[in-house]
Amino acid sequence: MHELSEILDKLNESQRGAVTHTNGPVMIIAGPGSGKTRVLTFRIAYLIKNNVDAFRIMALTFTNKSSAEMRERIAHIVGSEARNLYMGTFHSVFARILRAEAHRLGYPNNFTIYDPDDCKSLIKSIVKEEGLNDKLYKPATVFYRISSAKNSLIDAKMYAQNVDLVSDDESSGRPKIAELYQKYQDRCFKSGAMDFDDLLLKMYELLTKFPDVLYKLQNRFTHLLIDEFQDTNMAQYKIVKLLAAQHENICVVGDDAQSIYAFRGATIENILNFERDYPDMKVFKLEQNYRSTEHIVTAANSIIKQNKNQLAKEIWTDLKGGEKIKVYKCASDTDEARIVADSIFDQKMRQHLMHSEFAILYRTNAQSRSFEEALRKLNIPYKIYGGLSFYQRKEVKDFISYLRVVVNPNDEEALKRIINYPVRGIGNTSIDRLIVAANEQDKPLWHIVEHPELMDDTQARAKTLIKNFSMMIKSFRAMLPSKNAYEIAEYIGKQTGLIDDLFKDKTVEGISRFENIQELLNGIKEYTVGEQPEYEEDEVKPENDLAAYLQQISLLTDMDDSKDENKEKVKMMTIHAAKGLEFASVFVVGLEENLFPSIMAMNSREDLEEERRLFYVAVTRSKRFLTLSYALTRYKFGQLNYCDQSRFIDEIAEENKIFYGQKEKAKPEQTSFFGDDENSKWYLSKTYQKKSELPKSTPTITSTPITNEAPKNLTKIKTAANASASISSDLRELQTGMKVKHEKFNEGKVVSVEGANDNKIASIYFDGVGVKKIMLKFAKLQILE
DNA sequence: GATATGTTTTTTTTT
DNA sequence: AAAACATATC
Repeated sequence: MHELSEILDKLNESQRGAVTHTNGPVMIIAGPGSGKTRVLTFRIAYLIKNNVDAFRIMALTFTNKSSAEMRERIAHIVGSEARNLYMGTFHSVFARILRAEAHRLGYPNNFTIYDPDDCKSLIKSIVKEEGLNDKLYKPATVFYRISSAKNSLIDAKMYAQNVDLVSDDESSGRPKIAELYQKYQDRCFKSGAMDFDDLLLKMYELLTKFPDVLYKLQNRFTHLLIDEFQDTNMAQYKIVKLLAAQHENICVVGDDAQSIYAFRGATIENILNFERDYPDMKVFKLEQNYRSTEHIVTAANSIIKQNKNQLAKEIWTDLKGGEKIKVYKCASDTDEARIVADSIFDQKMRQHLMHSEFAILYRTNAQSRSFEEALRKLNIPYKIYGGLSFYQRKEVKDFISYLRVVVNPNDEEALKRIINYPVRGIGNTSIDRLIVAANEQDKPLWHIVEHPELMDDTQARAKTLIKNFSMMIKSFRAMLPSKNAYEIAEYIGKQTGLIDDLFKDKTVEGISRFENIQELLNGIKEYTVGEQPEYEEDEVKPENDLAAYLQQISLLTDMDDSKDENKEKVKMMTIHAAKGLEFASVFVVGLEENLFPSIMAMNSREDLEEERRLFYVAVTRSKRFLTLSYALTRYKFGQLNYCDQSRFIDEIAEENKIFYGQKEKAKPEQTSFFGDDENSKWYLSKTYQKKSELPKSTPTITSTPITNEAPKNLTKIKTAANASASISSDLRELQTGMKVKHEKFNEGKVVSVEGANDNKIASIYFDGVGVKKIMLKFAKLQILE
């Protein structure tokens, strides 16, 4: 345990002020790498050490991961008291409060949380039931409208009365959205379900409709802290303001330059609102960057300077010198991936970095695929974050749906998923009839499933099957009072035959599905034996830990994965997901006009500035090495597109960057494909690549930086020569695990063999040398055993 | 009602 | 290029 004075000595002046000024409203403007997390953790520890009860501190963060991390660091200073902190994401903290108070709003205490897939599926069925054009009323579009409204605290009734919103919908040809919103909300209510946005909207409703609840919470939480304040939306701000009204010990931490969630309703206006609402607030600016070297910090400043809308702030660093930013021009998306993978391989060796110190950051999730392939070819371990989380995989979600129905049988979306999974003869026709009956009688779907006799014109056979299904669910529900989450889940898996079915499937995907369910069950088991959250006397404890488990996992994202097996891997994620993280070496890829900045953001200055802030966030993730790359051609929807270099590259000063490849902007359309100018070689190299699966390894990329000289490119290596060479007959049989002798590296063991025919490449481990990639057609290799 | 086959759409970012 | 979706066939 550390002493406070010792801690405070390690802080700079503004950091210290931000930690110790604990009375009244405080705004901390924290540039990237300025020790923000440190300040937040120390501030909370400082409060606890000054006799503030941890139960009375609410700290709201953006991700579960950052709150878990902070809690751990606080525990390191103050000990076990830290576990009593009310700390987590807005959504998880509010879900916990709502669970205790849900009955006041007419929701069950064990309400379900619908994920966006559930929401869209529900919208889809409502659109269908209403007989509306599903090309016009796309689930994603309708959902977005509803979600945006909720984030501005506009409920269905207010929406219908809001002239602006309704006329927007009319002019886009979707006049029925207000109606759909109401129907959607009713259906969620009947299902005992809230979506993510409801966790905010209903929380606000709770506080404004029930003064006693507000009073209780206001008095309880004497200190509030909000992280990533620039990414909060209006609903979040209003709730926080209500909660803080009694004591006004509210501390917000943020950086307007890193605001990247406006598309989700976040608004920098909250920073202005805060200044207006708390005129006596104290501001601390953290501008010293402890993370990145000089070139990176200088580049970041010159990027953000291009934005008109920003608070004046300049970050600076003591870490002088360092490497310049590398910019790679690549022939195609696959080339880009290969060059990045090669660079990682090379940089890891030269700079003695670990795989975990590398990150590949991109604008869209779809870009991950090519990097995945390239890294796999070089045997570089990687982990992709984002995309769909473990709990969203089909087989996992199907299984979880059983658990959801057991806890809350009114959960319509979960019920629809499992009613005929595994196949039990309740087909689409029956399901549609069930839904119609439920709507006609204004009852939850489950009510009809329980009493299929309430349906007319349905075959007796179907009714029997439905009855059997409901009996089975009831038998599972009967276990709730006496069995724990794991026992119930295991029993369901066996009883439904789900586990047997998956076990029998011996295809590659089938095995992975089986493993996923095993992993899910392990996770549930871990949860039941693990540390349970503490409950205050006035909180409602869940009837069964299964309900608490479901609520927890429904708010987990792929970012929250903390498995040890992922500790030693190259990380790949969108820039949005990288917020708050740092890496020794960062690759920002796909820097092309219409991709980054996104084509969707080209319409307004505001959107473009948000893209630029995103670029600022990307650049400032890097501690020492920053590499930018772009491709001249890229496949989109399976179609080849020509791309231009992103304007963002030009916003970094020449003295901070080094180009690899041609410096001038390329205009591919003007260059003959078969011409012999330098440009065409990029395409040629790509053509060769495709035709014969030519070598992936590029020798020592870092060797010759190209500045203004005649461009030499990195991929025009070994083309013609390669075509003719062939592998000696005994080497064709080379297998993983064989021992070989190399004329230079001596004895080694084959780690893997890749490629086909004459283009095989072996990764071989040589003692004292490490793993080398060797092309068999050129290598003088001798097989020993 | 379940399965095989052809057609259309998708990509911005996420708690 | 892949997934979701719609239609035809058993």
